[in-house]
Amino acid sequence: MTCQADIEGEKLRKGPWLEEEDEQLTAYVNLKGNRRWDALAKESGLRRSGRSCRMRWLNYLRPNLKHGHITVEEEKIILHLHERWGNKWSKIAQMLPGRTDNEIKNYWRTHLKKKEPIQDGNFQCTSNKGQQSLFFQEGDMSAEKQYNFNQDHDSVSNLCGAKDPCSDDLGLSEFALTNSPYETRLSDWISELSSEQSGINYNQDCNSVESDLCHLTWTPDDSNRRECPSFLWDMN
DNA sequence: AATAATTTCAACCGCACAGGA
DNA sequence: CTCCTGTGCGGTTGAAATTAT
Repeated sequence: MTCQADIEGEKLRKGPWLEEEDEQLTAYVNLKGNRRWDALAKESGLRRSGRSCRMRWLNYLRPNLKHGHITVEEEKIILHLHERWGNKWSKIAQMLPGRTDNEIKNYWRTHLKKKEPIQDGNFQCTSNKGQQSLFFQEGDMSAEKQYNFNQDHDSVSNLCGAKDPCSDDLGLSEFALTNSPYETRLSDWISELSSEQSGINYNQDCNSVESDLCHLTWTPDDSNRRECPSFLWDMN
């Protein structure tokens, strides 16, 4: 292993990561955890800055990352969420498990920027007593996907396929990763909601989350319609 | 086949913020 | 309260890959 004097004496490396650097970083993150990046960078002997290590880990080495192409559903979600939130890439990334803010940002800049605003899709967000759903509907209504946010969340596979169990052909089954960010976030949200509901009624145009059915829609062309309450999506 | 132009995306940078001393 | 350090976020860059001529 490289001693401290060697590390400090040499300039920090920049540019593309080598395979052995990836392996070294992965080993150290598994050993020490993904915090204190500066210290980790020094201790590991990598001639990289802490933030460079962090970036590499978050955008490339982290487990459960998807490295494949962005799916059609993901693209639609990116478009809609970008229209809704703007360049809040990290926030958008939280809605797409396995995708990084950097990846989404790059994808949007290279593929989607010219497409906005879209006209051929429709999202429908439904809240029904502990169950949240994000419907995705094609313009011709022929294909409808549903991402369910079930309170019992026995499986993240519930995130898709309630109306179309055959959605695997679109790669949606990849959402069903155990301990995925999706599931973690949903668990957090659900427990948060449960505790809030003990003392707070969440009143919106559609009455409250305790109403039997709160049907909310949001489309690019219809901004005055009822919108999903931001707390549904704001997982921070 | 060679070269130029364009596209893609990994990586870097600056800034803002939070938390601890 | 101030300063310092670490982290997160969004914008930008530039090398590599791809496509066009």
